[in-house]
Amino acid sequence: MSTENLSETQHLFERAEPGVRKAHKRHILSIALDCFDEQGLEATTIEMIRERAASSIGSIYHHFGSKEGLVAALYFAALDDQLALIRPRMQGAARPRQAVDALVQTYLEWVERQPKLARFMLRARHAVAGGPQSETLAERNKERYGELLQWIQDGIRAGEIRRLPSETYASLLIGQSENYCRAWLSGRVKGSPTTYAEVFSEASWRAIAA
Amino acid sequence: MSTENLSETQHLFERAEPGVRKAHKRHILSIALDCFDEQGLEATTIEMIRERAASSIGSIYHHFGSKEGLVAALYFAALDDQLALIRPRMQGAARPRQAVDALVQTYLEWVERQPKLARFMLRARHAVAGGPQSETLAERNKERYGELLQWIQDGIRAGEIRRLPSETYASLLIGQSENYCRAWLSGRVKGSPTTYAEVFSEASWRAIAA
DNA sequence: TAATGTTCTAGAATATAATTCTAATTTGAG
DNA sequence: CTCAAATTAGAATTATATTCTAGAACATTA
Repeated sequence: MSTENLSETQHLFERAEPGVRKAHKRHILSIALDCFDEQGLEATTIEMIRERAASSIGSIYHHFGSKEGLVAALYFAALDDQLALIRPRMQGAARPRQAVDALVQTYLEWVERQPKLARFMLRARHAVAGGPQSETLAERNKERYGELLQWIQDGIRAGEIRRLPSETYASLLIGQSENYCRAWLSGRVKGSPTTYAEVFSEASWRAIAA
Repeated sequence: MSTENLSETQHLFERAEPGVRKAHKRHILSIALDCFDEQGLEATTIEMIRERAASSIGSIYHHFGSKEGLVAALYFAALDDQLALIRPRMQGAARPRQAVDALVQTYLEWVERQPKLARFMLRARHAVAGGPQSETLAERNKERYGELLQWIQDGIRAGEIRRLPSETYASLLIGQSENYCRAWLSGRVKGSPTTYAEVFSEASWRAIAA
């Protein structure tokens, strides 16, 4: 295998452990992302990935176990990338309203920065949720929304947020933005997500405001 | 093939042209829906569908052309079923606010009535949008939202709805509900969609209210 | 540094599933 | 009833995921 000729998106996975060999694993992930983005999950074959990554079937299966495993690994890498951007901004908020703005705006920003990862996450969600990694996914989502629920508690106590069924808050806050991003990523609408950051964060706030 | 022993969900596709032979086509769709719901799209094989439907490979390929074609046919049947419930209720509305309520409430109601179809639609969307039927899908979606945009125009003129980028309205109105239904259909939250109809229609209205 | 076990790479062989193809059967029009 | 078109059948083919075995690279320890 050659270490020259790395994919453009290779840098996305740098957070993983370092080392020459790990680099190859990351390279495969990166090439897989390109293939999935261009062809879709179904239409991308292991053989395609092997060829573009100048790797081998054996390597791919050694690292990921199966095509489904490769998809799951990429999904969690994407989730990490997203949370790495969002989490610090939410922690920097001073009031519930700012936390909501940070959540929405940073989410939109991430989608715009990483359209391939974002598109992949929306496409792969069901596969991962249905597969053997579903439990890991559930944990991750819980940790993802844990902090958000803290802010909501604070907001309710302060009389700024209305008391609603707790399982509805996540949808009320992110559903609109996610829906729009899905449309943008598939070309159905033209305006880039951050263009409408105001619109969406205002809508999210109104949805839960007292 | 036997015409006894029809699937429970067969009735869903009765709206298609009548006739003994068409019945078999509908029967295949119905069985396919059950398989997709139980196993997921990927894991369901044509052989499984053939067996449960007591049909043959030849018939399935004759009617649908490919697995992807079968998925697309089922998707459009599901879309029809959904619109058949939603459209009349929106037409019955007197004011923009009522139209929004009708849209949200009827959508939630449909999801609860047809969980298999709803789950399938959410899972299959990307496959259909990426496949050869993507154009048909785009047309359908346009007709789906056309009426909605009429109501919004009225609302803006009447000073009840604020003027926003037109491509954001659909997401602002249905994104939250869809996101919640997705979570409910995959078991991540417990409260049935209609339980929260008030919450979601209120949120949709607030999102666009002047 | 050499010995040795472990991880990784390779690609041929296998298994599984989608799709094609040809022939028989059923149906409906006239 | 006859014939053409539509439908049903399932065997053969093709495409793709996965397994398996062997060898190469690497790391650890004496």
